[in-house]
Amino acid sequence: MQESAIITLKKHELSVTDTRKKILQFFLESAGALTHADIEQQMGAAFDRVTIYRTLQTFVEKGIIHTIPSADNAIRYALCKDNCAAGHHHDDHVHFMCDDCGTTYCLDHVSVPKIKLPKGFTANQTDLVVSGVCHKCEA
Amino acid sequence: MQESAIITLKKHELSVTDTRKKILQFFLESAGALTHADIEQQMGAAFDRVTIYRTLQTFVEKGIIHTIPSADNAIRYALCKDNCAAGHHHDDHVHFMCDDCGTTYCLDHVSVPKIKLPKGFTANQTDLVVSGVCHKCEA
DNA sequence: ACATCTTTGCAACAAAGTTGCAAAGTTTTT
DNA sequence: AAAAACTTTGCAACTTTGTTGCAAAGATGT
Ligand SMILES: [Mn+2]
Ligand SMILES: [Mn+2]
Ligand SMILES: [Zn+2]
Ligand SMILES: [Zn+2]
Repeated sequence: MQESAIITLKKHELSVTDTRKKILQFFLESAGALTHADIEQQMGAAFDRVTIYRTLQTFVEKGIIHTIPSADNAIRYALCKDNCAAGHHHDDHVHFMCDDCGTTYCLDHVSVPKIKLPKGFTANQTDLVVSGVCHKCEA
Repeated sequence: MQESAIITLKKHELSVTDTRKKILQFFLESAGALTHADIEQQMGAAFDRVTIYRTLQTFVEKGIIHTIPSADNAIRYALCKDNCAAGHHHDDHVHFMCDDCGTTYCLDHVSVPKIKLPKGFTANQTDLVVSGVCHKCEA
């Protein structure tokens, strides 16, 4: 069933193409966040690498997915659950990366605390990523 | 004066080479964090790209610098001010990236709050990066 | 000054990301 | 339902970023 993917695409004013349906579907079926490489592997040679780059970029712009920063040069992407729209994300939840299995979770119910910054600094966005061991990997 | 760089290298049990002195010196003179590219540009053709990769890696391992995650595929590195040692970093401060001038600051006096995770999740490390406008760029 | 151990630069590669453009596909209009 | 208008895709060519092995150069301790 890919109805849901089609509806999401239309809601965000995107034309419905095979690539977009399949990639969005893959996000819907995945537990955690995905890297570009994850998608490239999963899709095999079905789509060109360039198309995947462009699709992810479009999805981020339209507010369908959001990025999760990392220190390993592999940006992760995850579905926005809030009502994010083009140019206006508000995914202010904590992210968790498991050191064991590598899964990156959106902890939708754990919100990012307000940070008191030094004088002169104004916050615009806050990213909070915790790493450790996830519920599936605990001994 | 590069005394300070030499002392730091020795303290961390690294042999004192020209590359290491110059790169460490560059960190000491910089206000904010640096990317690999920043260093490569600054140093011109003085050092091989590979050497810079290896030097940064060594510095991280030895606890001289720490990484700052980002969602733009450009890891930033900054000096550890705490007494970090080989394999044991404890830089639990907030980082700030200015959307305007691009500078990344270590807010050494703003510490990362403890996050309450869902059952089964165990935290190991927490990265908190705020972006917005810095004190130098405010209107 | 010598022997030993470490670091560097080079070359050759692999992986990741970008851009322009024509062909194929989607949407809107007639 | 066809045609026109517009958008997306794949390809090719390229740039940038990151990795590895190895011999030459450099650092350290005696
Ligand atoms: Mn998320
Ligand atoms: Mn820092
Ligand atoms: Zn896990
Ligand atoms: Zn600034």
